[in-house]
Amino acid sequence: MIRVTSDQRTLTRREQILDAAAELFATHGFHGVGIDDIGAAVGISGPALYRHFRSKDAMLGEMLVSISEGLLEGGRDRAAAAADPSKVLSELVVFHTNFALENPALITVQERNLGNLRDEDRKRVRTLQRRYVEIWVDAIADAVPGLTEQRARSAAHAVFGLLNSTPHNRYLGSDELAELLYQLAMGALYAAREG
Amino acid sequence: MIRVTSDQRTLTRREQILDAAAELFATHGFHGVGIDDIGAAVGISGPALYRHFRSKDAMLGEMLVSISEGLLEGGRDRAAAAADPSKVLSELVVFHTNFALENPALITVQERNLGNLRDEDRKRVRTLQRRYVEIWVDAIADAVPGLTEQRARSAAHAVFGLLNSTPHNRYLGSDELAELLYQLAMGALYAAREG
DNA sequence: TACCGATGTTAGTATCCACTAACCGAGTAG
DNA sequence: CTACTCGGTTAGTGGATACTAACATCGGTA
Repeated sequence: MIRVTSDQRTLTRREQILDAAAELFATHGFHGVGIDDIGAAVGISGPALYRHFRSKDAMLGEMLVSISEGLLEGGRDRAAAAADPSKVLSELVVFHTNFALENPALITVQERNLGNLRDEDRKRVRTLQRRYVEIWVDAIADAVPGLTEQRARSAAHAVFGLLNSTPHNRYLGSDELAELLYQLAMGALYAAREG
Repeated sequence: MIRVTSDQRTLTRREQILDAAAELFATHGFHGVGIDDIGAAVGISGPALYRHFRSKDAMLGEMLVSISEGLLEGGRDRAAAAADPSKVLSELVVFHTNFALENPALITVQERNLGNLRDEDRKRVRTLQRRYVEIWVDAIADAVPGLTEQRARSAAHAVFGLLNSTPHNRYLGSDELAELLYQLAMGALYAAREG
């Protein structure tokens, strides 16, 4: 069968399922969600899901691979487009912040359920994540003088933790929160300077 | 109580079990770990665990309640002991950083497996967590001028995310990482000022 | 010595759950 | 009209797994 991108109906169904599954995985964990739960969330029976995915594992795999690809691609684009080092860094912060604000469930799933992936998928995701981190490490090292690579890497992970707090951060409006997170992240990163 | 600081005396069986379970829950998730796995990790059979805990749920419950109590108690002590507002905040950062560095598995379990608790335990943990957050919110509001309470609360959660990145942060030695996290956290918090 | 509580063991049970089997209706192409 | 595909259904199966039952060992104490 030929995959046509404009095959709206099929893609929509798959997306519905992945969205619902992401939401459920985020709140109950991978093993805490049954096939029937996911089906019910999109108005079909559990076994009907197997018309769209080979297995429950495959759903999680597709979900996490596509998040990781999205982050890597977005990060790459911003890093390439920005003019100077400090601009690169601030673009990355803005990009990641928006991603986390728009996809809190995906962020949660990626943080919690990496361990539930099949080996093959996990390897794939890890590779993508590593490359995304590298973009950040380079950006931080370029923008913040006097940091070893190790410190830059640790700082990157710490800032991910900061920005990925969005699922637990429901006290401000989206715009205000985005602004605040930007300030916090940039403040943190430039405070790493005098190491 | 779970081993929160390295502790010379031999652990009781209950403590051994909780430690092992925390480690396993952190890496595989609550539902991803079997009774037999936990038993094997301390050298006994699965069912033998029921001589020490009423259920698997009870293990998780005890684990999370005691973490939350430890954090609350520690936070309270530091806040009470410190002289001025900025000292309170920096003491809290140091305390939380050390806790996260010494108990990465517990941090992970608390972040990921709150949803697997029985209602009663979850309520308990949530209450304790809320009170801990309040200590931070007050400290931030006192130390950093010009922040609304909401912004202070969001900043607190963001800094928790930053400090709780320790499980994914294995690139520096403990002392260096503690130092870096301190800088990042304080840099972030004081950058929230000009909001 | 006799007992007993604490802490193990193995075997078994009941339940849950991912996945398969078998079937069905609707749309569509020839 | 036929035949085929697509996406759905319900019923069932096999394996995993939390927990229980029944029994064993052993150190301390009456």
